[in-house]
Amino acid sequence: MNELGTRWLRADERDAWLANSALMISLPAALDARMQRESGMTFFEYMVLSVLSEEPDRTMQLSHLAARTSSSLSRLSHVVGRLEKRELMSRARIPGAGRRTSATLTDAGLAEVVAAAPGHVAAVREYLIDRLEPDELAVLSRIGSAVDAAIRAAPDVS
Amino acid sequence: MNELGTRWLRADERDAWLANSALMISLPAALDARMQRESGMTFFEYMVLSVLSEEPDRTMQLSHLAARTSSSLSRLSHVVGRLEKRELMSRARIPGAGRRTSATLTDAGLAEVVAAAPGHVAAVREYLIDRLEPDELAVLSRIGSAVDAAIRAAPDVS
DNA sequence: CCGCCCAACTTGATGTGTCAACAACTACCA
DNA sequence: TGGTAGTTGTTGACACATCAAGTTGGGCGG
Repeated sequence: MNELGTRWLRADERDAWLANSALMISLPAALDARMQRESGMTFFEYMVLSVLSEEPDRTMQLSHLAARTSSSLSRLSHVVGRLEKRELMSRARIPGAGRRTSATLTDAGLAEVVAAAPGHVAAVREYLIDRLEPDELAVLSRIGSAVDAAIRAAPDVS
Repeated sequence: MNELGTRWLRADERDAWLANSALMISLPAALDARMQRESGMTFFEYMVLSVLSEEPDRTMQLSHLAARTSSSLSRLSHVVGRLEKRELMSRARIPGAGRRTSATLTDAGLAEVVAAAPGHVAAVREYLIDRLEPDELAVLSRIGSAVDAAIRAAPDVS
């Protein structure tokens, strides 16, 4: 009954899968803990604010923001609600465009992202980027795209 | 104010980081959703049961199980509590060994893992393994180890 | 043999994510 | 014009994770 959980994977595949767990499980946890500790903000919250900060007018429609951060609209709505309460961003209905709503980063929000960015980038470097050879970086990009495509291809199978 | 969130990363580094988000965010979400749908069990629950099923006596000390599944003891304790209620596993104090407790997989638990395994492995193949060239598999393993080492090296900085 | 400390869990409060239902609009078509 | 379907967001209930505190048992120094 040995090797049940991964019985159908070859040894090298199994290794890759186990290694991938580090990326899937430990890395997000480590980043989240560190962001929380250093900046009082979730990794996901940082992503949201950061994406907004990259827009020329610090504004983006909610559904687009959801796509950019790989989150459901529902999750985003909850998070934006909280961030709004903290006055880091604000929402506004876009007139004459159905239920479309835009989110914009406030000055306070921008300040927070700016303050949090260096620590975030440092963590990303320390845990991932700086540990990789240039060719490994390239492969990682390829893998990411492949996985993304795979998931997008089969989101729901009755 | 462009590129704020990733301003300190080069273009190729930024690509790798964005691609990595697919692994970090979309992959776990996809796997979790699928496991839940197909087997009525969390990805993490599956890992716990699966690790136990690989032990000769289907038994392991809680702290070791926590290490194997990269989880905190607290998280594991909660989860084991739930799994115990579902009669998929059971706990027993190890006598004369401090507070040490062992968890063992019940027959019902084993049956569930066995039933869930094919779907799990299929998903892992479909979303990740089968999308990768052999050399990419190898690189992924390397990356995983590197990241793991990096995180282990700096878990807490005052 | 007593007291302190550490290791191995457990517990409860709080926050966050997810899912399913609902609500608000627009657009299209008869 | 009125109905119906499709987008886009919001909400509430529930499940789960996390964190900080508490508990329990052993070891060890004095």
